Amino acid sequence: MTDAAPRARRSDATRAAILRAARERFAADGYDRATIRAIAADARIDPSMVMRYYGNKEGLFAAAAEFDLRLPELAGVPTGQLGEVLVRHFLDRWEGDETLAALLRAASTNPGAAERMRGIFADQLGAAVARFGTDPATTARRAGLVASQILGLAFTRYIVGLPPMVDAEPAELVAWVAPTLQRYLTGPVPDPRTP
Amino acid sequence: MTDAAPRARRSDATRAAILRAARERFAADGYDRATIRAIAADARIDPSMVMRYYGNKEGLFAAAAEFDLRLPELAGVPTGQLGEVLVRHFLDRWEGDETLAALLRAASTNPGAAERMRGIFADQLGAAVARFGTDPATTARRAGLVASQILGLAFTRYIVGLPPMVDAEPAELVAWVAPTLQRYLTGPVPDPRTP
DNA sequence: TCTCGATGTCAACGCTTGTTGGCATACAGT
DNA sequence: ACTGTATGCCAACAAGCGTTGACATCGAGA
Repeated sequence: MTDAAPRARRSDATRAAILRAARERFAADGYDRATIRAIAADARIDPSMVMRYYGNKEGLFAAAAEFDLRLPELAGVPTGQLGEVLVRHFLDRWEGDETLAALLRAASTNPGAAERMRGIFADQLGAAVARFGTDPATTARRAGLVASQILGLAFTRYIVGLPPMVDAEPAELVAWVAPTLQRYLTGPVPDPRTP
Repeated sequence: MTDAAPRARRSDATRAAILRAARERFAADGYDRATIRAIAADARIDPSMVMRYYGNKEGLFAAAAEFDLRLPELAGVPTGQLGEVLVRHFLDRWEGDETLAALLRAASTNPGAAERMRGIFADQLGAAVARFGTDPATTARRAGLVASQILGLAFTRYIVGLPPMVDAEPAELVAWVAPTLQRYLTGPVPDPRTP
């Protein structure tokens, strides 16, 4: 099932340029507004090349939004620092790679992108949370809550650009948000009073 | 500067139908994918009517995304229950009115919508937080953090549809998230260690 | 050197979009 | 009853989109 031809192709540079431009455009404009023509112009090639190499716009997005959270091995982290390690990791990951911003923007309107986002945060984050060992019955919910705070942080800071969230130093955000994730991960399950 | 003609027009029903259809479409599809033609079809009128009454697509969105958070008066809430009251209020508000979903979807790709979202959460939420009385120097940041968790909750539950967040009962979410908002609002300012 | 596939360019297609102007009809004020 | 305005529909426009196919050019293997 793996690629049969790992041989280097002469067009690899072009493919990479397309992918880089695609990530930039998708991150800046979202799925619909990022046009193939604009991406091709950024990559200084003809729009038809995009079609040849990636089939269609969906295929291009799928290739551009391939993403690995690269979550650290949580099993090795002191239990009390889980929250801090996680926020810091996500902030770093987010600043350095616009793929996640592209995915986030696109997931709002494109069902396929939303599906992929669900996969990433359910599989990768869920697995990481499960591996460090909480009650299996609650891991999914705990991972979901962590995702909600992480994605909310990203959404307000990188997408909407809420001034107080944009201005904040990363260290400040870590200090504020780490205890939240810490409680979502290791805190006791609260009892939902239903008045 | 107010409307000079508060007299009821014969076309008010049409205007309302357009607005209702617009909110639905914008909420479901986002700004770009929600076409004027589709909105007009839902409202069972001609696309040109939309233009006549709202000028252009941006004007229509501006009218459809007019939104008041209707935040309760936080000054009257026991300090210890601020978080709980806020989460519950937002969940209610969100389920009952798709305007916020429309705004959230659109804010990801449309600069005008993002601007409006900034306004709503900076002005309305910021003012409410300020009015219940914390240190003025930190209110903006506290409001921003609250917005990050609230919007993250909405994004994962209503937009992306993360299974553990969609399945959760509202009471359960309140129980989990309330302490977070409580700390963002009334907790001490943490010191950002910068190693 | 010849050949053939890979790479790239060009022009065009069919379609959808927001937007516009003209024309019919219905209603309100006189 | 008449007139002017508000309301509504229809047809069309220009622009932009994703996508396609034909044609040039390059580069490696025989």
